[in-house]
Amino acid sequence: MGTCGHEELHHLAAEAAKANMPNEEDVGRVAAVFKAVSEPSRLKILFALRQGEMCVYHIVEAVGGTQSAVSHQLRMLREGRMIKARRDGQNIVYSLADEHVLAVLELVCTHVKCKI
Amino acid sequence: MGTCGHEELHHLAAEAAKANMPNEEDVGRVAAVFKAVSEPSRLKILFALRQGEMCVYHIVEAVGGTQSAVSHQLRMLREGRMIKARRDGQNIVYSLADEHVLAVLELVCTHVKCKI
DNA sequence: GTAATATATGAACAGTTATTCATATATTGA
DNA sequence: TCAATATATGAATAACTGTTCATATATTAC
Repeated sequence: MGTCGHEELHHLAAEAAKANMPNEEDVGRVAAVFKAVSEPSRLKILFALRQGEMCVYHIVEAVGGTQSAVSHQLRMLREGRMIKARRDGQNIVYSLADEHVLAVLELVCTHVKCKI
Repeated sequence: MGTCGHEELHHLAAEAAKANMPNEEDVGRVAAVFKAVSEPSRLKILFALRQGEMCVYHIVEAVGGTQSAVSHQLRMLREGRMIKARRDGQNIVYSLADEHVLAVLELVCTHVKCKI
């Protein structure tokens, strides 16, 4: 390593990048959101909840897997604020947290040319 | 588990979810994109490249870490089509792949209230 | 209060992944 | 051709993560 042919240009970009880099905590929070949806099992839950709110039993029906695994996954999605929960009697009813979630899903699906 | 108080409604949603669930391959591809940006080290590279294209040396300068680690990370981002590379003499110059990447970053930053 | 149902959670194990180290490849200049 | 520079990559290891199993909590009906 050393210097490249675009020394001035790239060095300026690198300096600007350092100056504008979000702090470690913010980078970590953004990364956590992406991590929450980076596993197929959790991604399927989000795809499923596009159809409307559901209790855990029906989420399991929609995406497969065991109740325990789905429950763990729901917790991660909830901690990343991708979904929200409300209790309704014996059930906990889950739904997408806000419009950002759908927007991001749609953007990325467009990116990989996946029709949803 | 069994039935919940919203049996009809949730069951319909679950059935629709199964019917509209992308196939395993597409879910995997979307998940792979998210996984690529779910690690702080890789996320920082994307934040850095917002300032313009850079060669590896300057990316290392901007985000820290070793040349080898950054090179491995660049490969993952490239495979996920988040960044693109072109050779320029001895250097490989990297840049964000397309407008989707920035758009997704901005959406998620808004979501977690991180100013970028 | 007790039984039944729905959901959550802690611990452990298996599988995955990020980094490091050493080395390989590719380009340039002499 | 040889040396120097820039970047990439394979293997190994340490850290992390998803799932399973067993169990806990919360709500409802009796």
